[in-house]
Amino acid sequence: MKEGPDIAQIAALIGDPARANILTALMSGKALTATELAFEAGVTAQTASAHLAKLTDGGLVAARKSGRHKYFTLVSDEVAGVLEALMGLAAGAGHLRKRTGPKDGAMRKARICYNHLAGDMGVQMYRSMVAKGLLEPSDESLILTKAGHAFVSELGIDLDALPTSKAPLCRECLDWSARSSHLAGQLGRAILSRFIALNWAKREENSRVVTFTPDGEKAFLSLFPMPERSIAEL
Amino acid sequence: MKEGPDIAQIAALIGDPARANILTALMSGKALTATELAFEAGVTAQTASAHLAKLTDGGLVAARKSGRHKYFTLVSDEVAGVLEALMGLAAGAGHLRKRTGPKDGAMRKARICYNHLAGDMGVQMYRSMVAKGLLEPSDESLILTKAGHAFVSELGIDLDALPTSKAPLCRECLDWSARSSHLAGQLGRAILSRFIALNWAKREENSRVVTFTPDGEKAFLSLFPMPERSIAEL
DNA sequence: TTCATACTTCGATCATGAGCGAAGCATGTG
DNA sequence: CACATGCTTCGCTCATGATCGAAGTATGAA
Repeated sequence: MKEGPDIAQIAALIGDPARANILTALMSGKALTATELAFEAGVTAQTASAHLAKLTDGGLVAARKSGRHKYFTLVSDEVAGVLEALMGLAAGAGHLRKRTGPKDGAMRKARICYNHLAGDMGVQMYRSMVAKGLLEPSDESLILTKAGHAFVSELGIDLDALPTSKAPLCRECLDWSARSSHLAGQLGRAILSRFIALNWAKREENSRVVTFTPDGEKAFLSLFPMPERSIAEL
Repeated sequence: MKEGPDIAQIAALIGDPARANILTALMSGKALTATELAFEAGVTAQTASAHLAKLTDGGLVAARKSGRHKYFTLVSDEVAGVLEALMGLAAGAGHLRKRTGPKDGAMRKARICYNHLAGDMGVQMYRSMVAKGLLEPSDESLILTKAGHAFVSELGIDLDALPTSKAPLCRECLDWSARSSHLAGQLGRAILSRFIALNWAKREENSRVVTFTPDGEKAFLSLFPMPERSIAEL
């Protein structure tokens, strides 16, 4: 009855407070140095170094040297997805209240999940795109439809300019505050970048909160309207 | 920069091998006794007792006394969802190969995720229902449409007979082998039960594998055809 | 070149928690 | 009632791993 992958090892990596803080800091999507992460974790540089080695060996974190600096990032948005799922469970288990969300309403509304938009607005965007036939499920992954191609081109995203990477273009990511999927993958990243380039939204300095301007939010709601409710609500 | 829920505590609970084995065993959806779980975990009854107390206190597992027996289940399918996500990451990080799945093809194809169908067939069912307008996203959750109501009634599921529970009727659950959503919630459970009642599928004795009969699989594929690919595949 | 900074490695400490033997409590059966 | 079984609690052991001081290596700047 020992079926499937071994989850204890991965969970144990996340289960140390210092390492959890490191991973949470990397959810911002920024590449952070070992010294910065030591500060985030609240431990010395030597302790952080050991932790980072474990996270790297464990396949959760990637490292890149740049002169004397070493930058760390999460390996993939799948890691971010797992952290999101754990956050949802931790938030729920901690309070045992129904539909418990984060204390910070801004985090719930719109925040960075690694490199794409999460929160209620992230979920709304995903659902709107599915409802409008811009995204479509297939047997392998989410597919950007022809209409979707036109849509993102009109938004100002050049799909041919995206890096050739093994990361999928579109991907679901389960949102912990909204308990439903938001859009991850290269397209999710590109869209958030576009919002920021258009000055519709900006990132907060030391937070994962994404703040939309009133005009930006209006434009967002116009582009990604809430899908209509069906008549058969229970 | 200590935003969001504390994930270390939850992850540490999962990060012990004995407790991970317990949780994995409970993914079968069966209610198992403390003695059975001790066996699954490979520890003595006293050790299992301590572990189960931690899982119960931590909000991951629920206990119910029945005479001298005590039965344990996962608290919710959200817990199952987190375990699924961790399994996906563990499978990937363990091998660092692209699109790594489980070793057992049967688990990948169709298996129990707590109480509903998971694997490729679970994902196909979900997507088919969305594509056919039986399930529809709303701002709160997945909604079963009017057409969906008719569909499940015709399948033989009496929605009025489902337990009045705070668990949602429909819910997404991210599938670790297919890396996309399958249907959880009360409806997901009811549908799998219906498949089994119709003898389309059966559960394996000491495994989470769900085996469809040839006729059952044919009927399944007829009811839940694979959504068509859009022309704009990349 | 010297000095400062970023990061890693080593060695030692010690808090933590998993584990089990022993014992006790609760329930069921004959 | 006696005995068996399921489960919990207590006390102790000891392996593990996080932590930091010390020291070393690598890189950058003056």
